[in-house]
Amino acid sequence: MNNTPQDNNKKPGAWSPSDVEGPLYDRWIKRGYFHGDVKSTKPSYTIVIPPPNVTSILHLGHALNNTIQDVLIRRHRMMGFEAVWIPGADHAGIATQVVVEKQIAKEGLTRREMGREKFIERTWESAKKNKELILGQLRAMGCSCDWERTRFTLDPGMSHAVMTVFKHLYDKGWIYRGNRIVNWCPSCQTSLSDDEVINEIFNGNLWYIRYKVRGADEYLTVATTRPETMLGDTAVAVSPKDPRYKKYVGKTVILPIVERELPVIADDYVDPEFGTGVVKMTPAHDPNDFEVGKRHDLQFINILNHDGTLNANAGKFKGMDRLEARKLLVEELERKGHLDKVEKYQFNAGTCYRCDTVVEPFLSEQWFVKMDQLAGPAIEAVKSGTIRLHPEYWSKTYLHWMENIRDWCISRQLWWGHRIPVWYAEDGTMFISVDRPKAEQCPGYDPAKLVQDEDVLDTWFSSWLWPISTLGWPEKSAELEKFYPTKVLSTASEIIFLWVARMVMAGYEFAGKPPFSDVYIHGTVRDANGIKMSKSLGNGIDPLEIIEKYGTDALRISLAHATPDGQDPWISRNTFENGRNFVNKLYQVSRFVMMRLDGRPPVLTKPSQDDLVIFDRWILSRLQKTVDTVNKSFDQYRLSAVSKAIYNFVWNDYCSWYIELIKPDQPGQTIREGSLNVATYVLGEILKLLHPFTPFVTEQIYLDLTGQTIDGPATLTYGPWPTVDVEFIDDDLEARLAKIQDVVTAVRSLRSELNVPPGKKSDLHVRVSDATFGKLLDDHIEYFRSLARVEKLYCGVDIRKPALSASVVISGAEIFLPLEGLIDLEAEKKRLQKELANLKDQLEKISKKLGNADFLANAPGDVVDKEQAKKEDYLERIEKLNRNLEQIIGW
RNA sequence: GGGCAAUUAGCUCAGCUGGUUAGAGCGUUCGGUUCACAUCCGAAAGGUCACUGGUUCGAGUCCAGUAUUGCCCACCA
Repeated sequence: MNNTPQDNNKKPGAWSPSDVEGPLYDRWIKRGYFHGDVKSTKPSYTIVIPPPNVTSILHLGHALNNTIQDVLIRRHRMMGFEAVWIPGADHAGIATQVVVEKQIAKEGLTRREMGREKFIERTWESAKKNKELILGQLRAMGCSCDWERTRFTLDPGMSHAVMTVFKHLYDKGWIYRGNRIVNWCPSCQTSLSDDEVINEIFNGNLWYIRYKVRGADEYLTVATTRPETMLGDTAVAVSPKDPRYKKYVGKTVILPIVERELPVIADDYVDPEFGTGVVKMTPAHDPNDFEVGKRHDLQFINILNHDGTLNANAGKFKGMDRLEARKLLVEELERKGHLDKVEKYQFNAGTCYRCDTVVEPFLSEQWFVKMDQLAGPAIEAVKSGTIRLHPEYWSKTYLHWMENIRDWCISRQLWWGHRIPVWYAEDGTMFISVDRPKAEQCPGYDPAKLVQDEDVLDTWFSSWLWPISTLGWPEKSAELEKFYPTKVLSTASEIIFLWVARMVMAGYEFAGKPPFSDVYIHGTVRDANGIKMSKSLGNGIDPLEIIEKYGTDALRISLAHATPDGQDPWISRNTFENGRNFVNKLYQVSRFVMMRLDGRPPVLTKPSQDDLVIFDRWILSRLQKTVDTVNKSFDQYRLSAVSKAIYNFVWNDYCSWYIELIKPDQPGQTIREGSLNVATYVLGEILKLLHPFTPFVTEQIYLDLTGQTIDGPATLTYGPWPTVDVEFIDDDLEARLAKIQDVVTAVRSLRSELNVPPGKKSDLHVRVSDATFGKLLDDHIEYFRSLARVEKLYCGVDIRKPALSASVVISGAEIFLPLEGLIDLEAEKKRLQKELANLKDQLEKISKKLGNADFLANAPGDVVDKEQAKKEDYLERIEKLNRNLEQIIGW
């Protein structure tokens, strides 16, 4: 397809994106438009992309997020900023490892059979492949990323930053190793941080088990949701305030089946009101019991293997899966009479955020980061407004988490990720070092014999450095100097804790500055039924499918349009029709303008105030207001308000009214030159306003309009971004034009209701209550003649109602259409009566209001005046309606 | 158990600091071969703004409570 202007005269047809997008994007890249110059004197505007996981390709949620970022970046590039959008991808530790393990499982392999080195090699292959696919998708979405700055979280530079941070925090005493209860995923076989565990509600049982008191014929009954953990019990606990059990404290009970003797202890942790008031203590498999265990110096018996099967401590249950063991254990308890009762019970349990397996509390040696001091500046930043979240209410969520922050378990028993930079000598001596320690760093030890920690770091331990590490930290790079802090971070709410909050802490701690000033939180994409789109449910939509079918611009503007600020958008395939239609509309109107220009060079500069008719002034005034709304909404990060303002301006004000008004009545007539210039100028401004949302179609139109080819220098990339010109704002004029619109609309409505054939023109009689209104109509009839299908216009204050005419009353005028033979009298009567009833309703309401002394006394004067004027208008219209109605009845 | 959000037309949503005859898009109905566009044009129908109180001259808009839905946080076995 060819979009040159010469072609537009003859060629019908819609906007066809697929032929144009690729070449345009290549051109942008070739010309280096998206590359940020570190030496630029322009102020910088930086966004770092939330690096997508290399587990799979991008979905609609990414498309939304990346559209938002690209819109912000492109707009600021147009505004004269050195705008840099840093792209990249995340190695996504667990997630990627899980995916690859599944892949090799299909080949009948496990990662352990494969070996660490081979497995990592395999994972790299997969990661690289997906990374390229992802970056390709970003290009297809038109993202104006600075590709020369593409980063991956496992790049050497990124890794160096991670190691540096580990050492920094260790030296500060904020990283420590501890033997604690952590969340263990038996499927991924690794520890998880608290934030990687999703709480879910389960329907299960509460088993009541009787523990015999030693040396007495009495039992203490405990309740548990996880009976198999009794194999690790080392005490039972009661409340010290509970009179029922006071006498047992200090005695022992016999653990059924295992026959272990357990002390009865008293601890405030126990709530006497709940269950039986007796709690079994499993210090190695429950965080609370762990604390109690430490207080009472209990034994810690670990009964689980890494894969969730029971270990030797479980005796005859050894080797069984925990759930299988549970079943057998309960059967045996019942058989032997230890089971008191079973109740249905709803309980919470944590599940792994990557594989959904129920996690087990598991006692193990892990690395932790102390968070409380890191949190300090991050709390202050949001409280003081240094960092602002949009919508603002997310601040509460952020602060609540931050103020109750817990230490962060950062070690993972995985292979895919940054290996922990700790080396051990044979005697257990530890060396923490960014790289493998050299001889001088481990005096007395042979560096070659040092063994590195087997574990890797939490994937978020590299992500939290993203805004600084992508810019070269820990080096004092020119990039860091120029582009840090970044401006805005755009993301969904799911990762406020996992990522956003931690980036803020890292920014302050390692770079001494907040990583960004604004956080834009958008909703989660849901399908037409409100179900979150996900790969596993198969209700996702592939952005590339939409791009192919509707075009990239349609994808982007539709997403922007459909996404309520802060709320979850519900999106289905036909959501995108809206955007496709709009893009086509823009394309069509530009074709019209170019056709009328007929090869003349377009005037894209601001029109002078001379030689403008009322409609020209009107569209210019409307443009200013649109620009104002757009800029203000952008400042408030209300992107859907932005897209709606532009959409309405383009479709309604510009296409439906302005272009139609200036269109000549007869074929072959030319458009008044002043108006054509205004139309062209406004089109140019529209292209700029839309360019961030729909970069392809706008750029193509701009090339066509300016008569340039794709090899030419013309581009919208650098704006300039439209600003408000108050000189053109004219409320009074807009009000006058609204009156013409009222007349046109009233006539159209009347004709439609009376089923007047659209082709049939009619005379128009307008009795105005004010001569200036009449003059306004008289002066501009040539502009709206075809819109209202007017043959001859008769208007004035003393116009008589033609016989056999239909009438409609609007503010300040009565409109008559002489339509002999076309009017159904009964229908017309009904119509007028309905309108009359409606007006009388309004009148009654407003009369009541104006009759209220309190209203008159308290309401501001202008409000009262306005209401008064309204009342008079109603009265006048009612009177006219009555007259017209009487006349009809008189027929 | 706490917190946050939402509740406006059949559907998805606007409605900012209280004063419009409560709006848009989609869908529906009616009518259109207007020389940019049927991916279009014109018109219409459709809402006791979840409920109950309160503040106010005036509430979709502010306050309190209730209900429903969704999300987040939390160690009750």
